[in-house]
Formats: sequence, C-alpha cells, structure tokens
Amino acid sequence: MDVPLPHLDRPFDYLVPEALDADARPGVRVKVRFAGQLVDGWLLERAESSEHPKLAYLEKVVSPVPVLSPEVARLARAVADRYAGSLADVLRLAVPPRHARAEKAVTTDTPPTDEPAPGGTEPDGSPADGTEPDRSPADGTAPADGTAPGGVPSEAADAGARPGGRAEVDPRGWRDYPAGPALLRALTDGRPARAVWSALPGEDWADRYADAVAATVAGGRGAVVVVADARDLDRLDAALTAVLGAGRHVRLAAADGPARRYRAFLTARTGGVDVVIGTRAAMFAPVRRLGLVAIWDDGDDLHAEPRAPYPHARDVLLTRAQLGDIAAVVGGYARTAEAQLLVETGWAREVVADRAVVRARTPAMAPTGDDPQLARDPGAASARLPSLAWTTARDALRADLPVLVQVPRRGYVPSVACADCRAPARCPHCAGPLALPSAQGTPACRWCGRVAAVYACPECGGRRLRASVTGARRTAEELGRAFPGVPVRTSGREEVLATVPGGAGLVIATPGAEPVAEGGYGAVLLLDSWALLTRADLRAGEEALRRWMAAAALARPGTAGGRVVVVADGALAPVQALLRWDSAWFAARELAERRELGFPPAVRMASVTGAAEAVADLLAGARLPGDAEVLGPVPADEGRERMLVRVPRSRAAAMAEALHAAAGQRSARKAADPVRLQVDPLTLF
DNA sequence: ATAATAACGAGA
DNA sequence: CTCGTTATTATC
Repeated sequence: MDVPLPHLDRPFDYLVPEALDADARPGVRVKVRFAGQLVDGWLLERAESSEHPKLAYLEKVVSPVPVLSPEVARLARAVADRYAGSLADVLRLAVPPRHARAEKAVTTDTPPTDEPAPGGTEPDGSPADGTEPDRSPADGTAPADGTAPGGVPSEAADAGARPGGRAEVDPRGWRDYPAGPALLRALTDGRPARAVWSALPGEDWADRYADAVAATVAGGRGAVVVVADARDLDRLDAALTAVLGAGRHVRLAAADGPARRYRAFLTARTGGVDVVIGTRAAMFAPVRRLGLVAIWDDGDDLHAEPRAPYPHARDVLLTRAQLGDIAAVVGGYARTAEAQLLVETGWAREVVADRAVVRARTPAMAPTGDDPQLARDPGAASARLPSLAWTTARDALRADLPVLVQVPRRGYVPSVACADCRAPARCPHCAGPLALPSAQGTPACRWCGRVAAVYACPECGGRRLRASVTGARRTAEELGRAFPGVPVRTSGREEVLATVPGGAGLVIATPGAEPVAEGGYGAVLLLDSWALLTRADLRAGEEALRRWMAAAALARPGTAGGRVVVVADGALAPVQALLRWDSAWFAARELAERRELGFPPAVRMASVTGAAEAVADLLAGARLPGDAEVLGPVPADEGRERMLVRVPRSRAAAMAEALHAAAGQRSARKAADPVRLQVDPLTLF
C-alpha cells in the first residue's frame, strides 16, 4: 500500500477480478480502494486464499509491467526494517515514477523475467537481524570451495582450474593489488567475493571498476555500480563503454530527468542490459542474475539518501549482497570506518597494494608544519600561501606542469576561530561550535543558539575572531596575482571541470570538483586544511583525509616530480595518514575511537527528531531493547529537539523494530506533530 | 479520512 | 439492562 503511515506498513489482501487476472502479476503497480478512497499500491504476490473475511476487489492495474522485481521487493523490505521505515517509503526510492511514453518505448517486446540469482537466495534461516552486512561471515553464506574469509580466494586456492570456455578479463589493471586478480576471477566464477578496495594514488578507479564489471559479465552475471555524483558517473560511463562496448549498460540517475531515468530503469528491468551504473538512485536498480554490487568513494555524503527512511547507498548495496550471494566491492582512495568494520569483522577482505608499490606511486608529500601564521614569502602576493606551498607551486609551473589548489567550499565550514592563535571558537556556555550566520553577523553557538557578543579565546586571550574559510573565488584572485601570467581555472559548485590540459596552469577547486589533469598534476596544494579538521563533526578527520586523498591522487608520483603540500600540522593523525597514504591505518584508529566513544559504526544509533513532547511521546511508547541507551536532548533547528538511541550492533534490528512500531502507534492515533526517525544519521550533532 | 467497534454512563 | 454517546481502532 503506497501510504507512508507506519501502522499500515503491511500487506493487504484483495480479490482479483477476472478481467485483471492476466495483468495482475506480482510486481505491478495497482490501484485499490482503501478506507473509502483510491490509493496506489503494489501487488506483492498472488495467493489462493486469504485469512481476511471480506475482501474488496482490485480496482485497477496501473500498468502490466511488473516493475518491482522479487529481488528488489525483498531488498526494500530489508532496507525498511533496517532503517525503521515503511516499505512504501523505500519503494518510492527504489522504483522511479512511471513515465508512460518511456514505458511504451521500452516494453514493446522483451518481457521481464524473474529468475532468481544463482546461488542461495533464501536468507538461510538467519534471525531477523540476518540482513546485517556486518555480521561475521559465519552466517552460512560464505562459499566453502577453498575460499578465504570474505570470499576473495587466496592465491593458492585460485591457482586451479578455470571453468572452460569463459572469456577472461585482463586482470593486469588489478595486478598492483595482490588480491586483485583473484577478485576478478571470483567475479567471473560467480563467487560472492567481498572486497574493501583502497585505490592507489593515480589509480584510474573507473577503469578498475570497468574491469570488475566486465569480469562479472564474462561470468554471465550482472552488476550495479553506484558513484556519488554526475562527474564520477560520466567517468565510469566512459570507462565501461570502452571495456564493454556501447549498449551493454545503462546509467540511472535522478539528474538525467524522469523520462530517461524511467527508460533506463525499464531497460534494466526487462533484461535489456545486465549492468546499471548511477548515483544513489541506482542502488535499487533491478538487474537480472545480479552478481556484483560496487560503490566508489563510500565516504561521500552524497551517498546518503535525504528522503525517508534515509538509507545509505553503501548499506543498501551490502544488504543486497548479503541477501543474494552477490559479490560486493567498497572502494575509494580513503577508507571509511564503516568499510574498516567490514574488514575487521571478516565480512569483507581488503584489497590493497603492498607498501613498496604505495611508496612508488605516491607523490612526494609534505606538511607545512604547525604554524598557520602563513609565512610571507616575498614572492607570494597572497598572505594565504605558506612559503613551502608557494615554492612547490612555482617549481611545478616552471616545469610546465599544472598545479591543483584545493580550497574548502565557502560556507562549508561556517565556524569561526580565534584570529590570533586559530583555536576554534567555542561557546562559553555549552562548548558548542561558534558560527557566523552571515558575513557580517555576530557569532552564535550552533548548539545552544546563544549569541557570543563578547568573546575571549581560552587559549591566548585574543578577542578577535575570523571566519575559518575563504571561498575558492577569492583564492583564485589571490593566486592569480601570486603567479602572474599563469592561466587560472576554477572548478566548483557552479562549474565543475572534468579535465584540464597538461601544461603549466593553476586549477582552484573545491573538494569533489577537482579536475583530472592530463599526465597528472605537478603539485597539489591543500589549503585551509586546519579548518576542515576543527569542524565540529564526528567525521571531521575522516572527511578531511578523504578529500585530501582524492586531490592528492591526481598528482604525479613522486618519482615523476609530483608533490603535495598540505597546510597542516604533520603530527595530526589524518595528516600522517595522508603522508603515508595509509587510510587503512587511519580507519582502524577511527573505528577504535568510535568503539570507545560508543559511536557508529561501532554501535547502532537512531535519532528521534521533532517537537519535544512528540519525541518524548514516541520514546515512551517504544519497547526498546533492555540495553538501549537514550541520550539527549540535543537542540535541533526550528525549536525541535533531538534524542539519540544507542544500542549494540546485535540489537540493531530490535531497536529499529521498536522505533518503527512506536511510530506506528503514534500514527494510528493520529498524533499530529511529526517525528523524524533516522537510523545511523550521518551527523550526530 | 471514515466506518466499525468497543467502552462508558445515564436512565428505564 | 438498554440505549445513546463517545473514544478507539482498523482500514483488505
């Protein structure tokens, strides 16, 4: 039933009139009379009989196309359960709005098929929690054919026979990673390998993913790959076209417009292609004989769906892999704490290069040291450029190589800091971060809202504050003056460049918008880094490292003259991880810290946001597991408040169920003020 | 939203 | 005990 009310989150039985019998197949959209009115719904299954005494008739089959495949239906239910949400909410995300013209174009011949994916498709009798991707591999789904934990075959195990007659995919692109070629073979053999891949700097990740998809297709299975934004999608699209040829895959992205999106969706659903790539809209894409799900850069917050029940693409894909004996690859230059958990629990295996290879590929990196006072070089017209950064850029430009300068987006870090010692300014009352609501405003606390009219730095006594970040445009102007005669390009919010030519030139980019340079950058400067690190966020360190690595990955190797300068204290852990190109180390550290503090992903958390009474009412009615902790309240925006519920991971399903049920009780008695439930919200404070 | 159903209390 | 009214609950 396509109503979002949590207390109606269950199937309802209807009679199928004779006239609709042929069209009324599982997976079609239907209209039914419900509580007196016509509502949309999904036909989930046909049955001979019903427990219900008096049934109404199905009113209409909206379209005979069974857009909801059994696999996706099951996935959607699992995702709804995980996120304390309703099936209807998830299906809204999973199946794009119908577009009649596109439907007519696609469904002229090929009818959809519902053959199950090879391998065990039953959830193997696991408890209700069985879809948790982070459970140990001892859940019965791990293959037993000499495969190592995590499903990636060991070098010894895969030396044996190949199934004859299969097209081999060239594994050379993956040879820098000892477990790489074995991963590709597992994909071709249809084994559910699970990998956490840490890409080398300079790696063409899109080509590697194209290899992995091709290996899967060579084994007769399909693939779904999710990336964060349109630029990454274009890159992957091109790489796949090069490897598979045109017409073997579709792209699925909300940004492509409703008609194209629905067309791509239907092409996949009807078996026209076996490979779907896209942004998070593609995470539910129906693919025949799905054999691989993959995500690139899972730390990018664009992977978090902003609509209820707020599922994260990584978790949806992992759930999908778990439910269907499907291989999974979680890749990025930087590793998230969530990916690290997969490795540490043995659910997935890491695919990383040896240290020697890492050293050979990494650009020469240097921190500018602890002094943020920005030593003024006589040649640098800009007070923002420390001298090391300036000389590094100058040398690269002299060698006729491009220089990338990464600058945090304006407004991304709205916090303020002491103008003298740069210590982040904190609220005198609650120690929350101070922020400037507008350029000329008075700083106010983001947590308690108090205005900090008079401020004295607890570190140095300074009374002046400065905004922590300058925008890309101003930086571009300043740098243009610092290097007269050098072409300056900017890539950011309004205009994102995909590539830049190889010669001398300055490229100012905000994180995520860094263009790829032909031949690689001679120098990459990471400015204002300390501002990223002092952000009042649980993920500040992880996020800073992710952004730095994404930019540094575009530099040439040190052996080819590539250099990276990060304007930060070299003793800080994220900076250390960058210098050594070791995000696995940082992720392990991060995860250990989250365990200690009791933060996700070490535990499962849910946030309950709404008017104070509504939040209290919901929590009072929730039969939470005994070991659940309730924290808060934390003030949220618009006078609402936010409570956090924390449980061990083993209680995650019980917590979600309890919260969903409590929301159901509230909606059943028509409680007016809405409460927002979020499981593992991206930001906690 | 609306109808059924249960709960409740006043008057016979 | 019955009827009328109101709160509660289910909605195929």
